[in-house]
Amino acid sequence: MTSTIRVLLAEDQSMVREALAALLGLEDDIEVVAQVARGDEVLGAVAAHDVDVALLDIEMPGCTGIEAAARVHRDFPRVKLVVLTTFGRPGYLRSAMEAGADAFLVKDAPAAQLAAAVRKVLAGERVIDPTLAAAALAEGANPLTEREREVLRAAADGSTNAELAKALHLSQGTVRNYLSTAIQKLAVRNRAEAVRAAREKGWL
Amino acid sequence: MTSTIRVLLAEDQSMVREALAALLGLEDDIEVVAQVARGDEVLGAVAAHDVDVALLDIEMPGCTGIEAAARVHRDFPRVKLVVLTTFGRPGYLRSAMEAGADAFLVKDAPAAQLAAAVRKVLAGERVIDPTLAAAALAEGANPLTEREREVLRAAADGSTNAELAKALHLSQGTVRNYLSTAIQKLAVRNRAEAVRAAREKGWL
DNA sequence: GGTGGCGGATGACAGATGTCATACCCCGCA
DNA sequence: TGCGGGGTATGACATCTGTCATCCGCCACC
Repeated sequence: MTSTIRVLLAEDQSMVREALAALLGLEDDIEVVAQVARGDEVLGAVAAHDVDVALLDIEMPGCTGIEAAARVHRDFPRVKLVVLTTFGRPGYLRSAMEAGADAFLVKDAPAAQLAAAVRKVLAGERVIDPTLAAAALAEGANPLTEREREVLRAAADGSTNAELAKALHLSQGTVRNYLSTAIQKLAVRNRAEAVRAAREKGWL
Repeated sequence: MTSTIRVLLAEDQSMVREALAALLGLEDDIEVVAQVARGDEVLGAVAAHDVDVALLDIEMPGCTGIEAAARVHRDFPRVKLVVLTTFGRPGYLRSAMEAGADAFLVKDAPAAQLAAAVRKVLAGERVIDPTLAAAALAEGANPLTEREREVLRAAADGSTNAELAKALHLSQGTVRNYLSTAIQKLAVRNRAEAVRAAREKGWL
């Protein structure tokens, strides 16, 4: 290699972020040149630090790592994108790929895969857990419409129909209709199970 | 110091666990002598490795870090216990302290606090985030009875009253009574909010 | 120019959920 | 000995939820 790989690390939990930085710091050919704790700080940091690879956690304040990936992909198409997540949800994998990610890693994979993935994406390879890829393909696309997702998201904290109607500027009946169709599409029996099911698939 | 501090690391996500190990490995006076990924492997590892400090994540398969802490405290009272968690829930802090923990850290604290906490507990100090401690004291004790908690836990996935009754060997009416009292104690308006509220406080 | 999907709405109905009063048993504590 | 709290149960009642049929407007696609 001619020079070190310049990595940006985006992860909201400082302890985990700095620990990952320590881990990557052990590699001779990798240098963590920037760290951010929020999704909406990713683009600026990429612009400021001549980054080769951006390592993005999905669950972050500001915006998700997937949204951040999409923005980086749009503005800096040469930057390679590694998406890292706690939850191996097939829907996440799908959205990450659509956002232009080059690698998708779950945090309970062995640590060695992290540096390996960084090197592979830089070499033009894609890195995806085959099991997860199979699951993402098997499960098919998200059947929920945008409105159904909105209502489900809003219902996730236990709000009543009246509150949902007010918050979303809909009639109570319409709220119930959306929830009802979502419940049917997800093949569950009530809104709580629907929220759970949609979350698990990464469809929320 | 006469010798290095021998640390056990318990955390289920390999990547995070090994990253934390790398982080601690940078300290001259600290040595990670064992790593486990499950709560129920903690006690055995402590027995096998002459551990000075056990660093325990709360959310783990097998058993929680808090339960593991209680067991270690019972069988190896000289081992210092640092509880590490993603969620700064006051109820968690309370239970961790009751289980005999010497330190309570949240993962979004700066990484430097980790090694610092390890050294402090070994020196006999206790390490607790003052904000969290205040919150834990302000909130008071868990008002839910054991049965109410059981029912709430079981209701968390969206099960219906009939299913809860069957699963817990109760009548449907009793299930509804427990949920009703829980809802009142938590000052919320339905089971979903009750689950959410109890979770947030660390009471579930 | 018709068809179908999505967003939005209404009304009716059945079933689930939340509340309340009441009752019984058991246990610990005064 | 009595009282209170927890665990369990029942029945009645009001409200909330989920389903279904039906309707309207808009837009895309054949």
